[in-house]
Amino acid sequence: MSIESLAAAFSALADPIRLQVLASLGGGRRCVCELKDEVDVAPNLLSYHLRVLREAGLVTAHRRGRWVDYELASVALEALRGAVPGEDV
Amino acid sequence: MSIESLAAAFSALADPIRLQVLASLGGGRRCVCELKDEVDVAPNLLSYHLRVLREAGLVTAHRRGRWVDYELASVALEALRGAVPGEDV
DNA sequence: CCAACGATTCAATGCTCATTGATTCAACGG
DNA sequence: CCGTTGAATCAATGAGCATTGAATCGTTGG
Repeated sequence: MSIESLAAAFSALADPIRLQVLASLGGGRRCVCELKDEVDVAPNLLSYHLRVLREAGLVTAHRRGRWVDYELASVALEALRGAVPGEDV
Repeated sequence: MSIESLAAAFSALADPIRLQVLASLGGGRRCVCELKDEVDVAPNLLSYHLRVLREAGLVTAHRRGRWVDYELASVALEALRGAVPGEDV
């Protein structure tokens, strides 16, 4: 993982709305309408932030009829946790 | 730690130059001039990024004569690692 | 004291990003 | 088929950030 893409991944975490979305998804798969109720933002703005998270690879989307469910991309998030800087071992 | 300050901390990680600085400091305390050699950016730009990291609480500065040494704020970085979103346990 | 050096600050510029309102798309139900 | 609902896209706006060049501050050595 390059330094640039790592910085891009952290910048996906660098927004309160996106952190709230991720925290909500920590409880399991949620459709956009459920997220909208929990996070309380305009639908189009929520779509924008979900798109940012999707393109950063931190969540995945699954259409289910009229609804679209999102869930955490746990592998990517684990990798990101391991990439937080720290003292060399 | 509020959602906003958490987002602010992640935004401090959301830059390639700052990640390089932190990686360099992972090897231990370094003065600005050493960082400048390792990261290869203009002195004033390096100062700017160090200031961002300082204000985010991710590094600390210590003057030593003409030089200023920086080192990682390990406690804050550990906390940040623990704050990366993930599945609820 | 002053010249040099390490580091920081300041002002200005360009660019990216979050937000908003309006529009469009996709899927289902009557 | 058409109206509705959930979701995404588009265009425009404003604010914040990274970068640059120039100036300034603090410390040391001659």
